[in-house]
Amino acid sequence: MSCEAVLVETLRSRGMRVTPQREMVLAALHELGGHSSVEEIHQQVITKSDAVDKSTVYRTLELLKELGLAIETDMGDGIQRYELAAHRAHGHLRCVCCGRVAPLELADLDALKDHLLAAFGFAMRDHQVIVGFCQNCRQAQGGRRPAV
Amino acid sequence: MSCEAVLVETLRSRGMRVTPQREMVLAALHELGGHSSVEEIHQQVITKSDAVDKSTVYRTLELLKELGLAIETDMGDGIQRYELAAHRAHGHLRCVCCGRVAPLELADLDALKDHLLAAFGFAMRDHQVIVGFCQNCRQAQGGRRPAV
DNA sequence: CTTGCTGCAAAGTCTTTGCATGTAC
DNA sequence: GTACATGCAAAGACTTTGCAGCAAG
Repeated sequence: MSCEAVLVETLRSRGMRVTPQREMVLAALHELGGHSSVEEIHQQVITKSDAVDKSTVYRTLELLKELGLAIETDMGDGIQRYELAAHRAHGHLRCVCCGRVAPLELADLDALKDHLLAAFGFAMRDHQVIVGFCQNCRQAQGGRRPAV
Repeated sequence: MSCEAVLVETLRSRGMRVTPQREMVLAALHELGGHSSVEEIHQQVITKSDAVDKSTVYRTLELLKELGLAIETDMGDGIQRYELAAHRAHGHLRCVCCGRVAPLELADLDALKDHLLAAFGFAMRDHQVIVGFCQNCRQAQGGRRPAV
């Protein structure tokens, strides 16, 4: 079942309304691929219908989060980013130097996840963000490392 | 050498001034222990001198960060938190349910760190924040897991 | 005394909220 | 037709900036 169909069913089953704005926000998450900011999502939506307000995007993202269709992730730069729950099964590598975010296979996090659960009973989220310096930035700046 | 002495030397060597405000912000970081918000640091400072402005705290924290004396960490809740660089050698476990943050030994992160460096050339920060559900919240809410 | 730092106030950014209008059902 | 959702505008939270006076060196 497609995301759109899930959205329609979920909304209907709760007595909520299926509006073009809600469908467009969901579509924007699809088209943008992953971890998009509210600003980016809004820009994407208004390419289709320029009257959609940013507050509606905020409200819709909050709704999609509650319905379990979207996931909110803070990459550590203070900007909330959203992606489809269907994209959930991966982590992120964020470079504090260039800001780029690369996807990370869950398998790469499994050992840590198992360890934290066994040692502390702590259930790590799947879409964990790992922060550090990417290969490019490490090479470009040599020994210099900003204190972040 | 104490943190205060490092601050004084570092400032002097750069031709910057040693002011009571700067010393008080550093002292507040000491007293608060770890990962404190700007609000908490400001409150701590004004217990000693109530005329210190929050903008000065912001500017001073930015300065301490540049000097390498303090570390800024976003725990994923949108609020920047600061701690002394001397406290740096640990990670954090943050529970998205109750918001509590527990320290995490670096040893627990070593395997992942080595793996990311070997596999992707990615240098993970020492004070990585791991997000998930703590033992208490997992037990309290059973199977229910908010989509975060 | 000179220059950098501070307090104050104002502005900026991102997000949330109140309310009348519009629209899905 | 009846609620719920939207657009607009205003307010809120957090942070940054401009500037005149103050104070460290």
